[in-house]
Amino acid sequence: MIYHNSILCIIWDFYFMTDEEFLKALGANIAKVRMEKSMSQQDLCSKIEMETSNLSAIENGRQNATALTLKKIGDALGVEVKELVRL
Amino acid sequence: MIYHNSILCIIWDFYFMTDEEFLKALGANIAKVRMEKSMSQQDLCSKIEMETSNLSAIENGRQNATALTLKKIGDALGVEVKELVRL
DNA sequence: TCATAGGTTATGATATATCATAATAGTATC
DNA sequence: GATACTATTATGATATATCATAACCTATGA
Repeated sequence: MIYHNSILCIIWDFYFMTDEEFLKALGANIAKVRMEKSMSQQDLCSKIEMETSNLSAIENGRQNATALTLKKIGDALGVEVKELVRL
Repeated sequence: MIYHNSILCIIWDFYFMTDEEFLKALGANIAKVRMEKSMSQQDLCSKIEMETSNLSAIENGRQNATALTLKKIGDALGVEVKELVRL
């Protein structure tokens, strides 16, 4: 049996992350960008008046951040929101 | 007086959208992508079991969508979330 | 040992996103 | 005019994001 890349692409096009996978990936990416900027959760949270308990839950994929929360995180990290959702 | 592009860039780097501006821009972009796909609000909402009243509020910047809602909208439109937040 | 820093988890309170439904308005077509 | 399509707006109910605070854990270092 022969496998074609085009078939893999079609399969990929029909693959959607589950909600859980999405939130995990989003949180992991936020944590990654934060660490690249050498900031602690407290550093970030103090910049945008956000609770560390909140950020921790978001970075661990236990909480579903709002668009404005993502914007605030992006502002604090000096990146655009699209960098945070580049999963 | 001479204006330099570099100065404009610095000013831009320190410019943050207000929350209202951000939600307006996000909503307008979602509506733009949806129309590019020739989908009505109902088309989109029926795909992801979302209320049109909800989508209308998001597209008009009156509501602060969650990350999962943005993901669902992206799935329904066949684009990644980063396309929706490319403001 | 003790203290500190960084992160996680838990709790109750408050704000708000979403659901579900309905009413309204504009636009186009018959 | 009447009908259908699309979008907006309003309402009450429910789910949940965030706030505020506290306790806990781990690693590090004085």
